[in-house]
Amino acid sequence: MRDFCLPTGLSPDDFKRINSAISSQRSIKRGDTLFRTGEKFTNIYAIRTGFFKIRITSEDGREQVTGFQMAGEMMGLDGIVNDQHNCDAVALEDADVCVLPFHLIEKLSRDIGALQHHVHKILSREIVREHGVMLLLGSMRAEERLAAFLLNLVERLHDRGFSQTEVNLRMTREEIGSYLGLKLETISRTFSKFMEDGILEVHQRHVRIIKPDALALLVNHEKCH
Amino acid sequence: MRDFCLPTGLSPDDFKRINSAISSQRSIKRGDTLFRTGEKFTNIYAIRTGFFKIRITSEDGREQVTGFQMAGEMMGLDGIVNDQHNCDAVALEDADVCVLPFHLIEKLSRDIGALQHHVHKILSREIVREHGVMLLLGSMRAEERLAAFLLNLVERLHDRGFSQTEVNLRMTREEIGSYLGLKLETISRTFSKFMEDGILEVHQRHVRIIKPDALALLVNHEKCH
DNA sequence: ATTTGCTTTTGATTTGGGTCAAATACTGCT
DNA sequence: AGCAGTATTTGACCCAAATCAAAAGCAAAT
Repeated sequence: MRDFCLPTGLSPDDFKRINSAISSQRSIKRGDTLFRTGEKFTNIYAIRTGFFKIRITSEDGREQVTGFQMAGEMMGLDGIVNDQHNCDAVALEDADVCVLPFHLIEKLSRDIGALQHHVHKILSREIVREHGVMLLLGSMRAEERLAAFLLNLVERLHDRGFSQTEVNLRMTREEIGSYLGLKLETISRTFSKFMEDGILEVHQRHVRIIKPDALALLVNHEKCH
Repeated sequence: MRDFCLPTGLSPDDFKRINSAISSQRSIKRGDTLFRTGEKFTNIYAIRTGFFKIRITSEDGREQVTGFQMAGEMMGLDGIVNDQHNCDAVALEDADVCVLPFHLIEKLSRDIGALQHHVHKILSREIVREHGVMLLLGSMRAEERLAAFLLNLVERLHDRGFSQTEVNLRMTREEIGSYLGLKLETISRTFSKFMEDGILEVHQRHVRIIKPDALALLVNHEKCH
């Protein structure tokens, strides 16, 4: 966990100071929200365990899942600019998060250069991630989107020591669809298609990737018809 | 310009220090790139004058415009995380930018709390902006996308003292299409449709908004058929 | 164990936007 | 001014994904 949340090469003293700032914790039950659009922004959150979806809602009720976050990832950064949260963080399974008061992070950052740069990196990483999602939403077809989604998911899980070929999805077809700009029926059909092609084995929310290369090929090879 | 680039409430002394850090400038001709994917990241840039498109390209040559930036807006923040730029910034008209060495920004931020928070806000604002684009790409229809795009554009221009009802587009239909996840023909057709409906007057790249309310209605009222 | 309410799958049909193609209108250049 | 190259518009047609609909599978609750 520390590996994900803290910069490397800290002095023991700095490490202790940062640690004391992030001592506070919070547990969230499946289905509950950690924060909601419009709530005052005071903390950012690092996931210790569990799995979240991040969702924005427009005035007219349109809903868009903007990301799925897992252990070691940060949430709430979008709240900085307007001093209020701009999205909802909903736990898709029981979760524990570190609560990081942002004013404390800023204070410590002023003293500890490594922390300052770490915070900048985290913010920048989120921007880059979203660039990737925009590419996906703007230019990929349904199969490519789902392939990219699955590969990204297992890659992140693999970084955390889980299997590279098996996932237990924590989200519904509808949530995947929202994230990928597709309807739930399209997600279901595309899963079925991937099974027919022998690329995946899908039983409910359990997915086994049989041919990772085929998925990668789908993502990288712009339709060459 | 200062209003956009610098935080308010600085002491004269702090102001001077920051100003000296951003003294360096660069001019870019129309069609040239300010930075490219893969280039080493050292600076962020604040636009003084001119207009840019930000573009990412995937390995297989897919291209996606992720934003259009105008005077007072910041570019290059995506480079922080991997120490190299993650996108291309292409000038759509002759432009001048302030060159801000990022290590200097970090150094000054450690001393000047207001600057530190300002930087955080700028990064967070970009995340929020991209959330909005994801909502657009993930859940809106062609007409809604173009309407949202136009309203956002004139709003930002209006903040800078330009007309709320007239725009001279700096980008091609194809670039608008890339940004909105649509083909250039669709952009053209949708402009034509808006003219027929009396919502816009379009002559080439000059657009006059006749019925701003109709555009706003399109964006906010999820299709209610 | 049965009910209730999701979630998922699958089929039939429709449609919004993509694709292909051709004509027209600009813009910059010499 | 005339030419070349690029943008834009418009039409005809097509297709991927949405929509509508129904059945089946699961899970939580009583």
